Amino acid sequence: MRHVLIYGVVAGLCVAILRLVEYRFLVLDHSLEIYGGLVAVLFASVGIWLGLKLTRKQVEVREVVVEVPAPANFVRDEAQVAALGLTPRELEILELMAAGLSNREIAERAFVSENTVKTHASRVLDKLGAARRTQAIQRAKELRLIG
Amino acid sequence: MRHVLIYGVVAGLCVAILRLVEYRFLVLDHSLEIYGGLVAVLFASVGIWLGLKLTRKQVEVREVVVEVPAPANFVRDEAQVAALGLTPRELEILELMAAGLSNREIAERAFVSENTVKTHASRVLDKLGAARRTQAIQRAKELRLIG
DNA sequence: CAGCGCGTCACCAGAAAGGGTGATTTCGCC
DNA sequence: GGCGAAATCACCCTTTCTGGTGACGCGCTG
Repeated sequence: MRHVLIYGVVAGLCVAILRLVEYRFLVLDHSLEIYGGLVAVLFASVGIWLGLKLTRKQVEVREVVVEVPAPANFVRDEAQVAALGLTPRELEILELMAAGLSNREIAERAFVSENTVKTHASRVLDKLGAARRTQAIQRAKELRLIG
Repeated sequence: MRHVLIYGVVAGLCVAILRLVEYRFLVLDHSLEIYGGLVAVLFASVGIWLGLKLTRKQVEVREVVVEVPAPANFVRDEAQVAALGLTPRELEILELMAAGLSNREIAERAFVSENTVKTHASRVLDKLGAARRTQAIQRAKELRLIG
């Protein structure tokens, strides 16, 4: 997936560079085309900046949601986490499960497919020795995996 | 699925490049401008996509530790219970749900049929405005209905 | 007594969750 | 460069859960 990004950027840059270099040997009345290239680069920059700007807003939204009247000072028992072999992603899904979200809702928040959530959830249940998600939540709180 | 995306993007870039190269040998000022615009849009799109893609995983929940007084011993908020119109039996089933039991298991402990448990559970979900068991548990703890 | 709240139980359809398997990609490590 | 862990996604099948409807008995109360 990252290759696509690289290819896209490289291809775009090559085109821009080629155009700029080639047109330097041509007459100046092609300056319009150069402007086109410049515009392209400019828009690419604006696009990236825009993308960053937009996602930063999402982060801000997440901060607002932080209103958990949960236990005061919760500290995760990392030893337990390691002992159970829970991965960061699995812990993340576990927390969302405990928040009462459905697999579909978790999928939306975690930016993955519902099937992926099922897979993670399944592993969590397995590692916690639970048969249902309610049981997993109960055990997770007992073991201080979540707050 | 992913291949389609990759092919689509690559193909699009190729076409764009070919077109640009082709029209380089023509002297169509206006079309050059058009393609310049297209390139601009393309790059803007790629930029946005790139920005979103790269920063996507930064959308993490920032846990701002809120100072909350001691959790102390649990005392049921009877006012809430009354306000929600929860019956004693429903509270009982709610606690067993929170313990991670299935309807069948709850039925055994409460000495009633599974269908009865379903009915109680259904009313609990309704009164708590929850769509799922896990959500009901979450809300019940928030509202101090259960410990 | 009639009505009401509560608890009990049943049936059914659809949604959600869980179990199992296999596959791909990415990353770090040797 | 191969290898394993982690993450991703898909498909199929079973179990559990949820929603809606209906019904019955019991005890309390107007």
